[in-house]
Amino acid sequence: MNRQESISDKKEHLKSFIKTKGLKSTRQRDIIVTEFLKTEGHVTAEEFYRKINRRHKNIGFTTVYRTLKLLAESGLAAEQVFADNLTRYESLLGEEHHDHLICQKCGSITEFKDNKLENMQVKIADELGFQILNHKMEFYGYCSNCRK
Amino acid sequence: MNRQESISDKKEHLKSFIKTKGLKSTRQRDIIVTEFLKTEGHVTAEEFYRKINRRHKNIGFTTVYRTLKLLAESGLAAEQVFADNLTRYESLLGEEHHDHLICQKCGSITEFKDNKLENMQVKIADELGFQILNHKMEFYGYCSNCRK
DNA sequence: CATAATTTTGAAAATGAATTTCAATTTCTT
DNA sequence: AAGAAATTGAAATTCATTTTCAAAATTATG
Repeated sequence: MNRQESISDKKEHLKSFIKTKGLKSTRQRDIIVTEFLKTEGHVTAEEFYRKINRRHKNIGFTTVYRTLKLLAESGLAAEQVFADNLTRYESLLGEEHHDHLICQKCGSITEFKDNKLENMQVKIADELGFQILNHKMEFYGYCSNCRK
Repeated sequence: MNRQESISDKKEHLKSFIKTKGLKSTRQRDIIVTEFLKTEGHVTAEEFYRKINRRHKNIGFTTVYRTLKLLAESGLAAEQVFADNLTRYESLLGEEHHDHLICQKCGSITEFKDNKLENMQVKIADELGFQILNHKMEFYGYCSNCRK
């Protein structure tokens, strides 16, 4: 399955989500969703609106904002808040859960995943009688470029 | 060293911090700091202001807010933001770093610490060339009471 | 001790991201 | 094609947080 197919899969996913919820599919939503699924990294609603707005002057911030929320609800995007307290959205193009390394110098956000670590987390929580539904793990510091 | 001594130690710590910074010590700050160091758990500025305000009608929200910031700056309190996006303060009465379990039913916040986990985190970051200055780990789910 | 210099206080205003409102428009259904 | 229902987007609102500013308190200095 190549990346292109994956994107159309996701669009199908959203279409059925929209239908189930009794929502309507619109020109704006199509554009925003298509753009978003092609976007790498983590964007704020504001940032993403500016990107959309370059080519589509008639799509407003509110619609971008609402569509990102919709994507998050449908499971196609992850909504995340890091130390700067801004809400960011990340496309979940078939990606699994992962955690983040946030560089405090250049602001870059890198992803990582470690199964041993994840297993350990579940085990620890279990010992404490806590049932984990989801978790958040972020490392703040200097990335390999900036620590030099 | 009993708890009472520990508190006065902390107050000394803050006094010298205040002096170094060229700040002044005031009646309000004294009251707020004393109350805070006796407080268990994680409070928002608003919550803590309401608590202070019960006995001290003449201490304003802004002063409580600013004093909590001061405590955080001086290292006597930890400033934390969980999933509800409110800023909370936690007294660091000689406590080491720890992470949090947040119950999504009752809202309770429990602390835990696991050295193996911490070591593993450093190791993983190291392998990625990332230098960790601090990290954040939160588990969201159901606490032992609420999972029943 | 007094007075000058500086900081603090606290009510009110400002900020800013997130969210909601509402009239006009678009989409879907029949 | 027309009615019902959802969407759009500019503007307004919300709400926690932060700043402002004049009056008061504290500390340093003569």
